[in-house]
Amino acid sequence: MATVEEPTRPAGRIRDAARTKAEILDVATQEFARAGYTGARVDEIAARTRTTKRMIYYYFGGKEQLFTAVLEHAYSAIRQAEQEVDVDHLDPVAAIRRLAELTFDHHEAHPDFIRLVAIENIHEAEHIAASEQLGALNSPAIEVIRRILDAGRASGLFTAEIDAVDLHAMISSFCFFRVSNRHTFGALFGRDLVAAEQREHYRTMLGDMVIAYLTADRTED
Amino acid sequence: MATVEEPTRPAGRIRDAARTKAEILDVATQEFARAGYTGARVDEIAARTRTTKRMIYYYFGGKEQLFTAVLEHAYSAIRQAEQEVDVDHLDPVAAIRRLAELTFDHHEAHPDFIRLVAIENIHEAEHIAASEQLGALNSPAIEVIRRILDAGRASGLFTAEIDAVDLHAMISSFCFFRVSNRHTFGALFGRDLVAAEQREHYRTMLGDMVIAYLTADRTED
DNA sequence: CTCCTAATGTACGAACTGGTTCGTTAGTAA
DNA sequence: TTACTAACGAACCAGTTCGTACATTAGGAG
Repeated sequence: MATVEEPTRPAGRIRDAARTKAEILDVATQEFARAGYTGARVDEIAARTRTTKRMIYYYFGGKEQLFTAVLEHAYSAIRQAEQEVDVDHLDPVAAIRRLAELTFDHHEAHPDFIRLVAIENIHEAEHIAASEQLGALNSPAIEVIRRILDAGRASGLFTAEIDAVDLHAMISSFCFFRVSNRHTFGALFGRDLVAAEQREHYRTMLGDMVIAYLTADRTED
Repeated sequence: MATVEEPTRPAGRIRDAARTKAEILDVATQEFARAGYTGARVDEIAARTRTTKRMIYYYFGGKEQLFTAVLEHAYSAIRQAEQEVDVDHLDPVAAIRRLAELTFDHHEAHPDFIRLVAIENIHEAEHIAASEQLGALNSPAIEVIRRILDAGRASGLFTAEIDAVDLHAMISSFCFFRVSNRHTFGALFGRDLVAAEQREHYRTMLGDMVIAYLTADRTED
């Protein structure tokens, strides 16, 4: 979602296939996130580009494939961020809290990505299903969680029997909801879940919640 | 979302204003949930109705107001369900768990409602803002949570300082995400969050999570 | 320098879409 | 019975939307 920067050669800016393609993808990301798949207009995307609608069809084939490319690009960005997560030097409790915070921060920093995912769910993930790229590779975050979970259970700190994918769902759901549903939640309950002054409050709350669940005293069960 | 049943007088089924209006609302709910606001077609709604497009404009004014009416109707249904919640006879821990389960069940039982809310968030809750009906009355669930929370803290069982609206957000986020993001989550992680055989697992997990958070040992802080 | 192709731009059209115009009829009050 | 209005339907319209046919040119290979 970062805006594509100026080409290296400012004068000879015609005939730069890579650049044209990247610019279309960038503008399309904004437009799809803004208006949804059906609401997005191919003409509008073209107009906000330095090139024409013809190029969208030349490079991507059509609206459908363009949206798939947008999703592939957006997901590859989050995967890259996840791969740079380094929590191996922390104890399990601190590591989980750190991971939850990173997830929290990433959702807050990329509302457009959240919107794209929400939109793709409205369309029942049909574009992800159509993408060869997205079906294959799964999230690095899962592997990280798995390692922390193993360490936490080995040391006896974690009592919960949750697996990595479910814990990821638990963490993501709160982070995702806070961003995706801020408008209806705000309108109905009068509370802005993404207000800057509430940020630390919710960030802490998420960590507390996850740690409480993982370390809860289960002797009484 | 329930399909409108046949009129009381099967023969004289012409000229029934209430029935026509209800049928439009019912079909519109399905169509908006299926395709999103922009994706929904007024012609399609009309075609699946026993009346014509003219009547949609006659009764509702336009596509925008029709969607607002759909939201009003959908929200009024969930409010009604919330009002029938009776947990006053339970101890705080059991009451919170029961409430979480009811929220869980309601989300699972009404995927169309979840989709409508997700769609309305894409449109930044502009239709809720435009509705006089929806802005005013707030959720009965909040009051119920507030009472349980007070009782739990009075008895010393609950140590968390969370308020009712935030606890509602915590519970809703998990329930909402599980339904709203099942498609992308399933496609990316190979796990169906709404699979029938996993239902009890997630229902229990939610309750455990909330109770663990509320009753966590905080002496070490 | 010439030629060839990837890259690009212009203009257009067929189908669709929200909304409206005009006219008709069922039911009811007097 | 009559007259009046709420309820209804068919056809239409103006603006839009995705996609394409056709024409053009930059820039590297030879």
